[in-house]
Amino acid sequence: MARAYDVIDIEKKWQRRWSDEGTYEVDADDPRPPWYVLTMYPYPSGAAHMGHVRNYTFGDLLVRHRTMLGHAVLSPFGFDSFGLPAENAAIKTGTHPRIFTDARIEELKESITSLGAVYDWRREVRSHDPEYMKWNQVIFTKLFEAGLAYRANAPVNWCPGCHTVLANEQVLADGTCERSGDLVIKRDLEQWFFRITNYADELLAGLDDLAWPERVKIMQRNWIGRSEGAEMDLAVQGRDGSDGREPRSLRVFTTRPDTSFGMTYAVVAPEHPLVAELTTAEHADEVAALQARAAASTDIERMSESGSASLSKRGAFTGSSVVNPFTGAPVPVYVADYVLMGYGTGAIMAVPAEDTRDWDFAQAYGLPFVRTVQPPEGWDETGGPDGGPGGAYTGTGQKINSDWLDGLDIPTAKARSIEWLEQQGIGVGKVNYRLRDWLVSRQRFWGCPIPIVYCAEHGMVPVPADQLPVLAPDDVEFQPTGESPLATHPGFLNTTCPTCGGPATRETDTMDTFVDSSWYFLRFTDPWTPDAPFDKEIARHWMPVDQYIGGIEHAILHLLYARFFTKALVDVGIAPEGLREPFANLFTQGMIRMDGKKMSKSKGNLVAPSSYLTTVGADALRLFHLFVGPPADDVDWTEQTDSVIDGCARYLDRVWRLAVPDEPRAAGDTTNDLSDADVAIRRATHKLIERVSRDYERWSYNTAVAACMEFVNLLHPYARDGGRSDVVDEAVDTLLLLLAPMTPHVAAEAWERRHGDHIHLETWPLPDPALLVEDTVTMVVQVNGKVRDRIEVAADISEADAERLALESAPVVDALGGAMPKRVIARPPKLVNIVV
RNA sequence: GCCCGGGUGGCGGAAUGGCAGACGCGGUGGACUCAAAAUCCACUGUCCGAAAGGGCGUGCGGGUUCGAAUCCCGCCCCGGGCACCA
Repeated sequence: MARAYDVIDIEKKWQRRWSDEGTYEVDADDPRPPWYVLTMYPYPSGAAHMGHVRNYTFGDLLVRHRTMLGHAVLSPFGFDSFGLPAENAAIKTGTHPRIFTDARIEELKESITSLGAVYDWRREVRSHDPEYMKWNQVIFTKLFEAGLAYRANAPVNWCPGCHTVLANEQVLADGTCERSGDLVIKRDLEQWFFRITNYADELLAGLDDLAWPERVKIMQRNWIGRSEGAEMDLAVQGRDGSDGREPRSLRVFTTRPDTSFGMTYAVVAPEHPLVAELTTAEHADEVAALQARAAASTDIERMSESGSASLSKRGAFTGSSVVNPFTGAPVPVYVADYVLMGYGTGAIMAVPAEDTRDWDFAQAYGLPFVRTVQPPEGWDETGGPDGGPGGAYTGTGQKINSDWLDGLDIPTAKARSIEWLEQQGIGVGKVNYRLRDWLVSRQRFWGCPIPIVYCAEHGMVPVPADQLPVLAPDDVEFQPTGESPLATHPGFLNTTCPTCGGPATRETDTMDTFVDSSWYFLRFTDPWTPDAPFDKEIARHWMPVDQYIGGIEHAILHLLYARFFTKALVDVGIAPEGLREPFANLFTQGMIRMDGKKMSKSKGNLVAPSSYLTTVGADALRLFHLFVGPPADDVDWTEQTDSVIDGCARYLDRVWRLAVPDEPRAAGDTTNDLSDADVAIRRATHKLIERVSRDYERWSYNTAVAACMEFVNLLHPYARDGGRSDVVDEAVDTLLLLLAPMTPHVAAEAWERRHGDHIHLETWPLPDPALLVEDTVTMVVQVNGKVRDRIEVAADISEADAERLALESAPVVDALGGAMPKRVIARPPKLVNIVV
């Protein structure tokens, strides 16, 4: 498409200038108020894709807008450069991941720059930079010393495709790996964990005050999964110590201690340590079979067998009983795989009448139930298979069949039963979380080594700070074995103990790459301090991030870890006191979809931005992303998209021709008073400032663009047909200023041609309030809610005058047909509604 | 199953209690041109009508209101998240 100006040259020119002049470099001693905008740093996968374009367009717009509003805007960029793709490429091609990664970084940097996105590149961070790794390891050491990093043997998620363990957060709901899609299996392994559960309550409570999208907060709340209840001991019958054997009891967790009188059996998880002791000889085979099956099955298999149909295979009676402390009656103990060892105590009291899972199980095994909450009228006692209300009743109601709890409501009964348990010394009020500690070990090469040494004498010894970073050697065997590639390298593995100098071995696991991304935003504030990850006072100056931008896919993983890290780093003295949350505002933009699927390399449906950058240019592509719809919504890339992008380019051409006419506009007479037509343009100009400014604040860029288009539609005929040059100049200059954050190159070039200086150093325009006040308004006149007439009226028309004008209107008289108005609703000056 | 979003022309979308469809894409017609491109102008929800004009219309059904795309209740469909968490 032929263009009105030389798009490519102009874009290159300005990109060079912003970089050469350091236009967007700021320091902490800048007198302007600080504002920190950050777009999630990317994994360097090569040239930018459309998702990046969208992301960085929003971020860049904010940087430029806030700068024009008079802030010192911190806008850093970096690369999340550790990770599996580089290592997989190394396995395939033999190229070292560092070489592979550095090349991808250069490509991505180049394409981000050609978008016109501006950053303070002096602050660039790369996760695999030895300097960054050093501080990563220092942080690990501090967390270890504070007891927040620990090593434990635990059943963990193992991805056979990635040859490494995964955190719970990285396993999808269907039991597959979020990265490779392989079915994740359980393994018992010694692994490193971060004690994120210490912060469970704070992570939950802190959400309330964050200006984050509600659904992200809800996802985090669900993930943390707080539930309040009680733990209590159930004495095992026959094991009270009277026969000389040690007394035994089963500890259970429940959220409904108020239903204790309704416990008719108890269940332990197949992996529960007490199973062997509880199981009598005659039930041993059955229990063993169930345990074997549970151990062999994946979570998927367990779930696929859920439902009442397969319940009969899912449990086994142990032959033992425990005593319900509330009634004193013994109840049978079952082993069943619907109880999970990993949650609560791995054992439950079963109350079929008030829990649907217990109900289903009780039905399958012929176990009785006792209601302790009065169900509503019409509740089917047995809960037939034909549906309808019945079976377990989990709603509110009065306590029944519960002795001293009878007549109480559920919350009161809960509190009373917890009090009672505590008085009796057999239980305690307890809060449980779904959240587990963060498993950070990875058996991979391309990550930050965990800086720990194992000494026969001194155990786990952190590598001293002056010996950091621990770097992986380059000459390692990449082929995955299930062990870290570092473990097969004797030169790395064998070392000496920092404490005693004796022979020792190194930890060979590397850290989850989410560790790198959990504090990079802090590093950005001060990547230069030699003796700390960042200077506390400088971090205090910029933090928290005023606006964080990224994809919804990080709602749990990255955003939860980063919140945890921020709190933990404050607590170990690295981050400034008082900082509790890293990201004050979060915006999650929609993804780009094609043929109903997310546009991505792995789906093979990528549309390369480069083909647009070298044709219509960055400004047109940026304008498209801003215009196509609300930023939070997904974008569907269709056959029509190219036409829309062309439309955006066409619009920029129109702006260019208005701003930089081929032939200079006639000077025009600017001495007379302004005509109505002149004033109308001036009003529209100032109205535009107001609209665009408001739309920027509320992330409504699509309507901001629409307003600018509308304005050009209005201005164009005025300018062409001899409009006053002073009025046109004001209009055009204003338009360029408002476009400057969206389409920076064309705005900068046009401005320079008109004024000789730099538009992005100008201040954001303010509307003249006098011009925002309209003298006349179109008043709508309705009869019974139907529009019958539109009348131009004075903006300050009185209610009586509005009513009178409305009733005199010919179409209204027609519509009334002589009928007497029953009621007239006047909302001057906008509307009058006549009701008959 | 539970919890969030969402459903408006041929398409992307606008309007958050007061003119439904701004703006753009696509389409139709016209001007300019030898012609094309570019540019400019007009029209473009649907039905009835030659027109003027009028009826209908925001997933479906009810309700509140002078007035509902917008608020409330019930349902249908689409997308996302969670899912034996006791």
